[in-house]
Formats: sequence, structure tokens, C-alpha cells
Amino acid sequence: MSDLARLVVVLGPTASGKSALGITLAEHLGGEVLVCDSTQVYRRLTIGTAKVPPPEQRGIAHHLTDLVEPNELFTAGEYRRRALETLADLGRRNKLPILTAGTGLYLRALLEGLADAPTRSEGLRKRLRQKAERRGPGYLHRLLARLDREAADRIASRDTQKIIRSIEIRLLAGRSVGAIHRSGRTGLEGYEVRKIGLLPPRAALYRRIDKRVERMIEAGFIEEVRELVSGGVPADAKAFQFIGYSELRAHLDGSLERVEAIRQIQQATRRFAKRQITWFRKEPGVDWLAGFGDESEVAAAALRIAQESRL
RNA sequence: GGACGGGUGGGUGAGUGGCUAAAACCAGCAGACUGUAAAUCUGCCGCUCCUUGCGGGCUACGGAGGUUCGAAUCCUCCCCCGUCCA
Repeated sequence: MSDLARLVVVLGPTASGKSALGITLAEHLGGEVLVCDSTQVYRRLTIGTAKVPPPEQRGIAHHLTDLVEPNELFTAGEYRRRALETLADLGRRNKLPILTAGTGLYLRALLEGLADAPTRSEGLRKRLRQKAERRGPGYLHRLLARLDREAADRIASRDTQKIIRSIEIRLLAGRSVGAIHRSGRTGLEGYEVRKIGLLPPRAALYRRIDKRVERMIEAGFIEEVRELVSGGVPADAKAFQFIGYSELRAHLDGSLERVEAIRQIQQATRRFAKRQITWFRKEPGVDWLAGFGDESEVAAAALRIAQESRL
């Protein structure tokens, strides 16, 4: 007899049917859906991020989408804060939280917490970038090597993004990345977490991805991107880094054929799915199901897993 | 029937006598990743063996022969594809 609240997590690669399964589980178990997806937190990115349209939500509340504008930056830390608030809210209303997770980092940030590292500093990053441009390739990595040998050894010299983050932590916190990480982090407490992983056969998943991209185009994905552009979202906005949005923006300004854009989107999505699978494989304590979340046998199995109690 | 051009590893395609299991790119596979994460980055990618080594063996550039110490690369014949002429 525990007083732990329950949290059901549905995780898996894109197009594996997480959303559908989440809704099914919510219907049967009196739950609400918490989306854990780094792109769905953006408003006005709807078709391309595969948000569930309201009619298909079947009355199940969906949280943690549409939190910021397309030109804003969102972070794992911010996601964790918002998710904790939402969890507390569901707890008060006695609803079962069902987290549908496609963004591994955000899921980990919520479940395991983040180290006590400083949040990103745009000013510092800008200065580092400018300096790097003047000093040429390799400069940032050499700088990091001087500041934090351990971090530099771990990060590839061309991985500018991670190098900058490490320099930032070292400079702002005054401590090495390793030291900060070793000092621990606080994970989610008070929940019994059940993780259900969707892992459909690779070939079938890829086929579904290709088809889904076509359906997105038919559903008006290109128009959605056109509205973002005409709505004043700048070319360097976060939103235009996402799969589909970058290709279609190129298509709209005439530098990419429509068919070629679609091909590239499908390609990028397949690769993305691959990376998600790599990440989730390491996730501890997952009950894996070898199918799509909208298949009835999979849903039945998931329902059993979600309900059974683990000692 | 004739004249050219071409047939290279899953795909595109470079390579015109040794440094070539064969560039590059794509696809694929595997991995890393604690505040940009749908991002960013890394490795593998003919088969095989082991004492896993800048290691050994085998197979490979349409087919069969030949020249050569040595051929994807040169020669001969054949097959196939494309364009053009009849």
C-alpha cells in the first residue's frame, strides 16, 4: 500500500502511435494527456508537429502544448517546470497523468531532473560565436580544453553546440561541467512511473512516416509554413529548425522543388526516428511493445501494463 | 545493318596499368548527448578468419579469353543499354 501517485509514460519514435495510445489509455483510466514534445510547445506549429486535432482528442484534455511563440526559445528546464505544475494540478483533480514522450531529453529532465547548472545566456553565446568566427575552427574546443579538460575530452571538436554549452556552464558557474553533474540532481518524487515503449518494426515505421508526411502536405502543411513566414516569424527562428519547417520555407522562397522538399522531410523524419530509438533504448524500466499505439492488441497490452501494480 | 557513347560495390558516380575493397555523395546500420534536443555530433558500411592488427584469406568493377611481374584501367571476341544514321 503506497501513497505514490501514478504516472504513465508512453514513449517511442515519431509516428509510432503514441498520441493515439495516450488517448485510449486516458479514456480507460480517467486520465489526461501531458505531451512531452519539444516542438509541440510552439504555437502555430500544428500540422507539421503532428499535434492531435481537437476532434481526435475525444474530449481528453491535452497539456503542455502551445506554450510559446515560434520565435521564442524553449528549454528542457522550462519544460520540467511547466510539467511539474501540470502534474500537481492533475494530482489535485485526481486525474491520472499520461505522458506521451517523443523528446527524450525533456522526459529525462522531468523524471531525473537537471543538474544545478546555469540557464543559457544569449549574450555570452553571442560573444563566443563572434570570437569563434574570427579565430577559426577549433578555437572553441581549445578554449574549452583550457577551461575544462574533462568536458573537452568528452565532446567532439566539431560539436560546437555542446562545446558552447560547456563553456557557458564553466564560466557562469565557476565550476566544471563534471563537477556540477557529480553533485547530483533531483528527480521526480512521489510517483510510481510506468513506462510503455512503442517499437514497431523498422520498415513499417518508415513506411508510416513517409505516408504521414504526405498527409501533412495534403492537410495544408505548406500553407501553415507560409502563414508563419508572412506572419513575421524570422528565418532564424527556432521553429524553422524543425523538420519540415526548414524544408518548406526553402520551398516557399523558391530554392527547393516541392517533391524534393517532401522527399527530404521524409528522410529527415526517418533519421529522427532512428535517433529517438537510440535514445529510448537506454531508458530504464520500459515495457516495450513491438507495434503501433493505434493497434488494438497493442492498446490492450498497454492497458494491462498501465494498470498492474509493480511491487 | 552501321556510327558513336556507355556498362564500377544497395543507388548516383569518380577512377584510364601498381599507392584500389576501389574517391565522393546518398541510402542504411550503430552510437553519443543534463537548459537549441525534430537540435548537435561520432563511428561502421563486400564476405570471412583470428592471436582485433596501420593483421590474414577470399570475392569484386557486364561476360569470356589475352597482354603484363601487376588490369576496373590495355587488347580480342561476345552480351546488354543509350543516342544517332540506315
